[in-house]
Amino acid sequence: MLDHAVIDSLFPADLPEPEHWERRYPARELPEGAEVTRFGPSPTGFVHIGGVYVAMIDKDVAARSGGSYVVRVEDTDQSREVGGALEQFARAFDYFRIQPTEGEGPGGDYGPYHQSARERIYLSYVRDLLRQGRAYLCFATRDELADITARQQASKVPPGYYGRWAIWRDADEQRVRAALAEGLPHVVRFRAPDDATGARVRFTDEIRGELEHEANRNDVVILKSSDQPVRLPTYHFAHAVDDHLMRTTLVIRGEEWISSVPLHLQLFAALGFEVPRYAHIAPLMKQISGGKRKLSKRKDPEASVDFYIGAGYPADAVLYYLRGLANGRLAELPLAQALDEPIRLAECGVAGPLVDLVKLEDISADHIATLTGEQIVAALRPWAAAHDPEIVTVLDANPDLALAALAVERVGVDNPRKDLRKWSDFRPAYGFFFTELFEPVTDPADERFGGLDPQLVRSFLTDFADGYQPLADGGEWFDQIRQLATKYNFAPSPKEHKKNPGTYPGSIREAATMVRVALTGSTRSPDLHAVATTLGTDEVRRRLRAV
RNA sequence: GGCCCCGUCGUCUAGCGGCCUAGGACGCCGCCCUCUCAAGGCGGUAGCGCGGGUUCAAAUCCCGUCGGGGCUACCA
Repeated sequence: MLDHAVIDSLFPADLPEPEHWERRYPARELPEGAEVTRFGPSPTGFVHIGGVYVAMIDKDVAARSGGSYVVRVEDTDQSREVGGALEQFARAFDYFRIQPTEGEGPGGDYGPYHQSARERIYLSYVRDLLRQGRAYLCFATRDELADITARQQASKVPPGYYGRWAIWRDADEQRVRAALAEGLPHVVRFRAPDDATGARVRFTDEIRGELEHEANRNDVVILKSSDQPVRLPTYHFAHAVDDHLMRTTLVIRGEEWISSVPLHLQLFAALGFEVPRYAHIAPLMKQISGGKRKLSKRKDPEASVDFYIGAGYPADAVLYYLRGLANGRLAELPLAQALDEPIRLAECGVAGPLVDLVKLEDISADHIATLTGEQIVAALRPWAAAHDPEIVTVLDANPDLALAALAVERVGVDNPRKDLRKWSDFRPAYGFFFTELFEPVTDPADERFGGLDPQLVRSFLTDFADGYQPLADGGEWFDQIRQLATKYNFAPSPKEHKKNPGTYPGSIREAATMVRVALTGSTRSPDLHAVATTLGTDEVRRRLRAV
């Protein structure tokens, strides 16, 4: 074992002992059953919807138990860091209401809350492990490591740094001193317990119950290379130290970490820490031809929270969908109630669910249908400010029109229209109500008129404009179209038209479509009478005559 | 390759040995309503991955197998 003096010379002289940190971060005084959870985003790219998924569960569990939801930025991989990631986190946290109750922003007694600022803490514990001989210096180069892996593969032996492959595990002191004297870069490796080989470990997962796994026998790296300006730990070591010192009670994280639990258990034991409870969440998946796979940051746009924010899915709808995916019981409940009910880990699914955008849109449409016009505008406006500024201008210039447009077939009816699934649907669905957004149809030969004779189209619409009366009764209003349709020899019903196809230019349906296209620019729209009433007589005539 | 997790309609799921001829929701299809599109109403389509056990009885328990996912980094 390396001499303590040599070990100590590797660390700052004023580096505190672990006891210092133990006193600095004392056990929390929390009510019985309170959970301290934590979410550890790493600023290596955009926020993954899976991150929001886990964070939402973290926050829910902590909040309901009267505990704390900590956000700790896991920035131990400086090389992969991406600029602006933290800002994007903040945006995503705000949008989905998963702001930390403890962390960089709100503060807390267990900070700093980003790992790159915790170097001295990690170092204290690494030195301690080194002194105890539970960790050691490793000078193996990348090439040597690659060579070891290659030989292991060739001889079909499990890959890893262990046993006789662990070339620095039992290196004698002279060799280590010499390497140090030479200034060779090194890492610190954890010395896996000798009795680990062949052993099995059992542990309890809050979601899956009893799990059993092969014990870890690899001497994993816990402190990264000495040639880096800041000596940072690997995820595993940071997890042990941070979750202990932050007094985390429940580690909720993705399923991909299950395989690492045996290692983590060894680390906690070596450091003399009490282990937290674990809950491993099944990953969000994506349907692909022939199966499914984990949602990929690189390949799937819907993996990024910006996809949902950009399209303008209401946060409540997304949250409701996500909660239902995590805990099926909540999917059966009405939205407001589901958002209010606790997520129960024991009820969480163990198989990774597929993210189904169609289902999300259905939920979202149902949700928006329950909103009042004022609520819609209030949510639409901030979305538009960031993603479609022209909408804001239009909304502000025509506040009453906006409300009137949104009231069409939504207010005073049994079943409101569900044509808004996300805020970006507003422009295509309601844009025509506003002259600023409406592009008048001027060509009577426009294909939207369904191939009717252009002469007839123009004449019909002009006639209609001339005699147009803004009648209040829907039936009487529509009779205007009916009468004109009769005059132009349109069949009184689609059925009749079908019976004698050659004798009519079309049926009442085609006649109405002309008016619809002229007024809305589309062959599909809300109730024509309501649209016309909202638009006002002058505007109706103007649009009819534009053709 | 090794180890681990998982496997009920297309999707999310209910189901914890007999209440299952497998229930619900979304989707899809059809019909109704109808001036379009929605919405709504009604009806329909579709599933226990496979093979062995155990048992009077299995979607449910056991074994195997296949399939999907993950880990096996100085990424998290």
